[in-house]
Amino acid sequence: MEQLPSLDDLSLFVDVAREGGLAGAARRTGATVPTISRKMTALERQMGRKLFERGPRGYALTAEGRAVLEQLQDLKDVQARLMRSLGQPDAVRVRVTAGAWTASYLARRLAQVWDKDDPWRLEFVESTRMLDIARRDADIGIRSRRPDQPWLAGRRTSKVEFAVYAASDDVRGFVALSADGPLTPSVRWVREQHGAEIITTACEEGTLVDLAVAGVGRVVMPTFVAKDVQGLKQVGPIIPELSHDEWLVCHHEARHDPPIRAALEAVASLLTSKP
Amino acid sequence: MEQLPSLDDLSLFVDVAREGGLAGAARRTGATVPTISRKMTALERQMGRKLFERGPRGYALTAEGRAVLEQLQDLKDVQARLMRSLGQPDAVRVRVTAGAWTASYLARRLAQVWDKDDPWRLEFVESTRMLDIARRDADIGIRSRRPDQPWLAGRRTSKVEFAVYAASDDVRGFVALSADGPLTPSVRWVREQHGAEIITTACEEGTLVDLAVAGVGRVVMPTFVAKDVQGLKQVGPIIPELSHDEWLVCHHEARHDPPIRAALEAVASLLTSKP
DNA sequence: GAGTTTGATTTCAAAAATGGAACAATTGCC
DNA sequence: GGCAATTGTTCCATTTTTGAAATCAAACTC
Repeated sequence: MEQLPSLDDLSLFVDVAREGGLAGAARRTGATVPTISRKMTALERQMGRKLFERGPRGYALTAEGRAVLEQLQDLKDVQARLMRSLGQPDAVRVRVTAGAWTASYLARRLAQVWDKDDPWRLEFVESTRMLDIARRDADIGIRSRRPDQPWLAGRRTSKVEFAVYAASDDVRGFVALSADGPLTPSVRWVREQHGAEIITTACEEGTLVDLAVAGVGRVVMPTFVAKDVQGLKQVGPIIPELSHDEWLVCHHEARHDPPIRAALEAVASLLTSKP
Repeated sequence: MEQLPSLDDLSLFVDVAREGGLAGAARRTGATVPTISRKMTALERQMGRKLFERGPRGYALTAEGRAVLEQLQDLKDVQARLMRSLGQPDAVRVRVTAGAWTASYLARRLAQVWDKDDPWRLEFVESTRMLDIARRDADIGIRSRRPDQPWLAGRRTSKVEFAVYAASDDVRGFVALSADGPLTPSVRWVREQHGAEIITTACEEGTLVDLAVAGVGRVVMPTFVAKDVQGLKQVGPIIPELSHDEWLVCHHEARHDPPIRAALEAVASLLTSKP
């Protein structure tokens, strides 16, 4: 047997074996008896094995046929499972890549725009790993610049502004992201302006916030995120160098993909309504 | 989707998705690009879902397509496994139903006629459970009478004779099968002739032999089995009432099934050469 | 910016698969 | 023993599927 017989023919073989004949298999599958007859003889020819004993009361498996049937058990299992699952497929997963700050903001508010019965589901993917929307590694991206690639569609959502926050006015020193990670503008700004005052570093934004709340140091973070954090107060002005627009980006063609479109609208509504 | 799409089409869908386009899938599967193109549009129509985004560089999955692809992962696994396993299928298992005595005898001598590279393998199935060769529950049966059903083919192998054995001449009493099991002629004979002398009972013939070797009692068993047992000597004459012919039986059509035929010959050669 | 490459669709004739009807073989039933 | 019922196969006309060639479209290349 140089190559695998058609999966459909193998599946049909199982039906014939289980029904004990062509007539039963025909009733079950909807194909006609002559068709199945020809398919089974062709299958035997292709596999070079006699699979059935033809008797006047139907088909009986040969010893070889029984051995083959055993191998095909899973095939029918998979088929049955697909039958059920393809009917109502899992909610489509729309992958969104966003910085940790924005991801956190989205995650907190997602319930406002998403219901568990919606036909899509957000899936946050690391934006540190360089992900390419053009290559469809992610469906939706949140970036700080208008995309210049022509095949990406972008829309502005709102302005992002950074300020310094701390548990109280008298906290000195800063907590900052470690320099191993991606050097975003805000990371660079802290190191340039207050490099000497950095008390401790962390590798995740969430940890940074926890440290700041605990009074370990001041933290530079976006205003729209800080609003959600209990126990932090703004202790400095908006940092003009770090202010930028925020762009919602997706592949040009993906915009016409209904689930992606729905997710895009939901994310956009959250981000543009940012105070 | 009222009914499951063809497994072959689903498999093809996975190929297209993995290759990222029709051209790649065509190279992989051997079908031509137009064919695959038509099949994929038909699949989308049947499933009522847009699975791909057609771009000038090939096909890209939609979010829905990705969800479907995930569901189909196993399908390809099964297909790959079948590819390997159907090539060299397991050795065919020929099911033989025999009484415990004969099964034991066959098992001991099987190596004389069977090699692990043979394309068939004997599988002993309980003969206590009523198995019907006509219904193909077993392929080969060993019986004590010529079969009277016309669709069973039988051949005589040799005469089976019973006698009383014991560890030594001075062992008194008998060990016998318990009366719960099937009442074979030899079981009935012991209970009728020596019912009062039964020391202990067992439910398996093997245990019975062990008991007899240990000197617990005498045992009624076939001469051809007793020859294999170290430590037992014949302590009585052949019991004429229990002598009978032994018949090798199989379904008439199964005789033409090469592996069954081979097994049949092997078993027959063992049984007819019985001393 | 014209030409080449890559990838998909459409067209059309040939090949293959299909289903109905006729036929054959056997079982089961009076 | 004959008749109806069940099960498969063969034959043939029809439908469907297929592949080669032509066409189209976008994207690289020089």
